[in-house]
Amino acid sequence: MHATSDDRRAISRELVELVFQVTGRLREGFTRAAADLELPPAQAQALVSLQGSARMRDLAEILACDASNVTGIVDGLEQRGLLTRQPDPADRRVKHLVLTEEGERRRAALLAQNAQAADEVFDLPERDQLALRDLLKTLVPDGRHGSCGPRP
Amino acid sequence: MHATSDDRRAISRELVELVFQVTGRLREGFTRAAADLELPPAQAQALVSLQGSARMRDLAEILACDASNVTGIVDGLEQRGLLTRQPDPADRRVKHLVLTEEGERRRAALLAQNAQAADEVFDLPERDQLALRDLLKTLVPDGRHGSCGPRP
DNA sequence: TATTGTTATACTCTATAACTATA
DNA sequence: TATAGTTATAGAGTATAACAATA
Repeated sequence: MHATSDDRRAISRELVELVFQVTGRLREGFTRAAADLELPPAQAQALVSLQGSARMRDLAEILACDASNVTGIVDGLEQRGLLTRQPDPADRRVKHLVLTEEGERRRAALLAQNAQAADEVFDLPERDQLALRDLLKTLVPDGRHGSCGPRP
Repeated sequence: MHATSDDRRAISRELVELVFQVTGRLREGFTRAAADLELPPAQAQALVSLQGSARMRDLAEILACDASNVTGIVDGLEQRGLLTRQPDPADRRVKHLVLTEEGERRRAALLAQNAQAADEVFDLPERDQLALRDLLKTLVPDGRHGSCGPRP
């Protein structure tokens, strides 16, 4: 007995379903963590994406959205006192985004809560975790790692 | 040598990343398929969710959104000639959503293109597909199957 | 001329509340 | 009173185009 291509197609439908279920749980976790900190999802996403000093342009790249959106998102974070816009001494067009202490705290809280949700979702014996990781790795083109965080 | 809980946490971060990469590819496929048919994502999602005759209320349930949104989405599909609102003879409050021939064609095209994207993403030896499915199944609470399609 | 960030504007998606017509 | 669908409205999120300041 061997698998027909119909069988394989049926399995791949099932895999789509399962993978969306898992992502849905992770996304729920992120959205809840953001809501707990009273942050709109887009601001929360920007916050976890920021580290050290990034330019507006960099953030737009990271968030994979148009630069015009970043203005509003950063406005929100600035109004909440979570970051400041700092001028670049060498190029007066650019602004550097620097997290405040409170911004760093909220960022750490978001990451921690997100990590906890992930631990709950991927609560498997280590052998299975590793097997799952290796299988997923074969699906993802190399070098694309780290380009995309949890999108609410 | 045994795994510390730090190791396990590191693996679960990696799993989050991988699973979002995979979902991202699937979602891209869906969005592209919708765009090819000149449908906004929500309308495309509604279209693939419709089969036979569903009431507005049912569609809201399936899409997991408020009933008030469904009006607009269905308006769009009706204006494009992809479905009609049919009265219910027994209860004059309810309307049944019935796909037109063109609606069925577009729906089939969407499903086919979506399926092809899935086949490309999950292009593995069958043994690995089955292993992946079984691992993912252990992560997803039973009975939640089929509740959620590809969300753009 | 090209680039950084901003503003103005518009479209989509989603939610709440008030409304209608039925039941 | 309760339900099915609609309308009005509002708030995120995202996109394009035009703009000012700077390179």
